[in-house]
Amino acid sequence: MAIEHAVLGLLAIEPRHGYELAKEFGPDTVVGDIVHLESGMLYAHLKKLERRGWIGSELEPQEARPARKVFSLTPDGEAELQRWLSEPVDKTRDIRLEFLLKLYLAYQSEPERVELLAREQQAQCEQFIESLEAQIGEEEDEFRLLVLEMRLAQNRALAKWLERARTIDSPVGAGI
Amino acid sequence: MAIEHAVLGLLAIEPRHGYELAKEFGPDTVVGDIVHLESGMLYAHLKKLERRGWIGSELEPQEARPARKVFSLTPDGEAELQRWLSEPVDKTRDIRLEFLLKLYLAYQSEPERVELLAREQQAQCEQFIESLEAQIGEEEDEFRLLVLEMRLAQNRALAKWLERARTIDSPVGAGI
DNA sequence: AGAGCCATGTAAGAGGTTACATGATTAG
DNA sequence: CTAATCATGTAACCTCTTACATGGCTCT
Repeated sequence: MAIEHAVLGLLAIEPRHGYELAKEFGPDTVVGDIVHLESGMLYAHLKKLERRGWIGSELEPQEARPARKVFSLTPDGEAELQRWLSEPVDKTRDIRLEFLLKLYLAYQSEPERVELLAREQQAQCEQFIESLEAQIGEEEDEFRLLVLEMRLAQNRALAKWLERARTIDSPVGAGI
Repeated sequence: MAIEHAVLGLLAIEPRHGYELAKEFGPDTVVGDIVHLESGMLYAHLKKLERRGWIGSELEPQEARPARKVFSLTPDGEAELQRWLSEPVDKTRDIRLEFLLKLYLAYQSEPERVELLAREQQAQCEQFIESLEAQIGEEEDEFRLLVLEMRLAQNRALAKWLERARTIDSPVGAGI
């Protein structure tokens, strides 16, 4: 699930407690603009990730406030994050959410990885474009043709955008 | 829910029983290529639509086979279908499913309506493009800019496709 | 005899959405 | 004093996915 991997990705940048993570998914944030997540669901996801052994938690007591539960990646969680990050999404519609999340997380923690990510996704996209062109050549029904043409137009636009995404600069403050 | 409206739309073309509808959503069909629906869920949707009073059913007994339950639109169902058909979808991602369903149903039962449907959706799309362009002008964060540019590219491709969709011919056999 | 079609469904589970629950602290 | 912030969650509900249940008929 993309949201849970996004949680892993944020915890990979630095360990955080639930409330801090919730803000990262809130309004007026990059992640929150890509995918919306209510705080209630976030806590449920954190519980699930902990059960799976991908994250661990440590209680950080405070005076006069509930203790913070600070989550961090386990080695298994790190491995899972790397596995997820390195595979392109296979459906076009997943580019809007899942791929953008991957790209953002890579951009934040390993900017040099962005180019590879975008290049691989672009390759996937162009392969799909070829298959669509082949289908269009054979299609006789007019409505089906229209549907295929929509998909083609969408994927061509995405491929072109991915070409541009490959050249994005490192975030300010990430250093070189 | 788009799927339920698609069921209404198919029943508007002609009354059918569940099994026939299921085939309409099956593999190698126009509707099935747009949205997938397992037969189990279809029966659940039919039950729900009947509870809401949008469709009614009549048992058609057969020799040596379970009786067919033939569904047809009620006046309320007809009104609901017209309401749904006449409003453009407001999120870009809904064009791939919900708008294509509207377009197909109009194409099948009222081909002269297709042009209006596509034109209104195109207007909606172009309005969104303008808003994106304005946001892009003000955005300073590089990653957010990239996200906005993706949305812009997608919507421009869709607007262009919608322009072409307006001119689709009536289906063969639908008469003049 | 076995596969697949006709025709109806139910059941279990996963996941999301929305709202509520708790309770103290700080800012206006 | 009131509202927002901090910080954790739970509960009810809805929807989709996947699989199963039933049982006779037709085609090869």
